[in-house]
Amino acid sequence: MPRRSSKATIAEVAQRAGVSPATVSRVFNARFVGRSDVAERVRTAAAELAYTPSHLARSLALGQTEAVAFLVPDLANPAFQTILSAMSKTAARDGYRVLVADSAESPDDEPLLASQTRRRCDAIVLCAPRMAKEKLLALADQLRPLVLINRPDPGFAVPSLSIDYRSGIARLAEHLHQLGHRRLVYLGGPPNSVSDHHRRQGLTDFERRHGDVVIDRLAAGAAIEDGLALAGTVRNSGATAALAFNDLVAIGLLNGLGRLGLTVPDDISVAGFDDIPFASFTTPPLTTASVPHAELGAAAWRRLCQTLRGQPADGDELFPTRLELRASTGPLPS
Amino acid sequence: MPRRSSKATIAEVAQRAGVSPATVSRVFNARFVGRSDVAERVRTAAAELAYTPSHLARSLALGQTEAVAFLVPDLANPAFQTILSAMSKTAARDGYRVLVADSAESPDDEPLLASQTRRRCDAIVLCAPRMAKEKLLALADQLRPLVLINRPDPGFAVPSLSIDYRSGIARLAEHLHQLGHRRLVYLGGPPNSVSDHHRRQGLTDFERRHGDVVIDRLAAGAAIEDGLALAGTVRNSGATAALAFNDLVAIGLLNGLGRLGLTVPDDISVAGFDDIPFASFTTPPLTTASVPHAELGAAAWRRLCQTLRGQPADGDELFPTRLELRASTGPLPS
DNA sequence: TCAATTTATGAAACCGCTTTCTCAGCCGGG
DNA sequence: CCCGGCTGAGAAAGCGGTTTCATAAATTGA
Repeated sequence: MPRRSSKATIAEVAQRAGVSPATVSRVFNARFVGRSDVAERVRTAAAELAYTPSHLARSLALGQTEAVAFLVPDLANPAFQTILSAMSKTAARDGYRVLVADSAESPDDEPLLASQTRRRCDAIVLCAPRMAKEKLLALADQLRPLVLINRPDPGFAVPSLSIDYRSGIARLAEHLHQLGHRRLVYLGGPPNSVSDHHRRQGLTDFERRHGDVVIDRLAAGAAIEDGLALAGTVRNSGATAALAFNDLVAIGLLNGLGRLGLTVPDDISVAGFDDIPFASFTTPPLTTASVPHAELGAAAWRRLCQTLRGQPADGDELFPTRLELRASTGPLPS
Repeated sequence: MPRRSSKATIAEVAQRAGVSPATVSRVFNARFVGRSDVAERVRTAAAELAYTPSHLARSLALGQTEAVAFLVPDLANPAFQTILSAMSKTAARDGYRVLVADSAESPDDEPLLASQTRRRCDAIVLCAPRMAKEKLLALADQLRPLVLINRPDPGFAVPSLSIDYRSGIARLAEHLHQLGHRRLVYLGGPPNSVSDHHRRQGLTDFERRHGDVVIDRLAAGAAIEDGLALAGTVRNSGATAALAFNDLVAIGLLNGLGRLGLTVPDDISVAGFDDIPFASFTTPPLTTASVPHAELGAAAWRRLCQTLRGQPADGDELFPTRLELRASTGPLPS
């Protein structure tokens, strides 16, 4: 009887079955072509020893771990959770697992965190909206295979998946404009956020089309508290409608305004961005630009998978958003 | 010039520095005690070759991967997200990464998914509220080191971390009782859920203390839709207050009741469970039992870490909940 | 000054699996 | 009947590190 405590190795199975380790390996990897009684003997021996191949050793020999990493700035954000969830499920179908890393919104730690995490797996999906471009460029090579989220930039020879924030927010603004709003306020995202920059570009596009509109830009952030904190400022801004960086900020704002005694949308309209699962359950339900996060997660895995298999990877992809008109936006207060 | 494409190995660094691989290994692991110029030569050579030790090879030699797994029934649930987030951050501080696996609420797939995932890392945290006890028992041994969440059961010689759902829901019921409610309805969780069972026990405890109370038990589920779907049933039940399996169900119910024209808490009180981040931002803000998910996540890592280091692991832990009284519960309608 | 230690470094085994290469043994054909 | 071509299975060389053990050099003490 072999030592009970430790796991059985391929050599032990081989010995017990009276064959070589090579044969055991072949049986377990469906590369075995010999007599079927030999295969049966191997399987029996393996079962008796409760043998499980060491994934680690296998990975080393094969040169691949069957795991990929996903680095996000904040795992607490439902948007990233949806991406993660979809990516994890899709990858699991191909036998891959995903390793998560949360940079806790601190761009300075991201390079180290990313490269450390990347070393343990075959590829990485990087969502680093605030990392400086030059740092990202320097990193890109050592991280490859790599897929970037929301960093559409021809400077990197890296497939990227991005949300069309620019036109999405412009369409939200158009919607407000049609409702009669002329004074808007934008609650911006975290400093240096690339995706915030895209939204601001969208707002500028919108302004160019409508000379009669004024948009106030505020610095908020990405969390509920950021929206909550700015409720007073928004009220005093004179704007009749607010566009938030994302749904979290919008939800915070919605609550803050409520606490100030304002009614949405009668006193002021509020729109978010992302369409997180809760957006339809706020009071009033939140008008927002719906982002296909699950599709994004699945697409991220597809890209990685192509690269890992040596297939030519699809190019950059820009995901459109869908306007989700709900009750938090309404006609201009009379 | 060595082949550019592939990564440098320890042997190449050794050759370039004119030392043996053993020395390079020692330098990189701070076990080096020799002349400092030798160490410097090694570091220079490594830098020139952009050498990064293969985590895989290191893991194989060391017998540990510095990764742990986390298996959840549904990654889309904010409660699990918070646990994951906390666990991931805590583990990262010790250089560990976490591997996620989502069983998509299908208990049948869990054993396979768990053991496959477990093989790739050093330990696993299992949250499988619906897996049959005998299956779990059979699994436990091959999964060890293992920490169970919400499966406090002396049958397993496995550390477990659990939420005190039983007394938590009883206290919520007490709260409603004090407000004058005598007819309650409970929107139960998924079938065979252990944590649902605990909640039901808590309700029974409560009933025993108060002969004047009637509690209707409904089968709901764990998601927003489940609460939403039952709004009509709840209204027709004649109950003046509803206790939901969790906040998601409560939020769904809140919305469903609103659509039916009922006002919470004037017409009916609603309480949730978990205190997910959104619970304080619903309308009205949700009364709930606050669960320390982040602490739970951190504690899970601590347990694993102790076991991995061979220290005696702390025993089972039962996390108390904190009553979070908000505006969704109010006095009995007059 | 020389033996006894201590110290810095390298050779080699090992972690557990995959895979190439090699070689018996068996087949049929001439 | 003998030989070349197949075939099934094993030996061994990796994968890229770590670590034990041995050894040559340096240090110490008498």
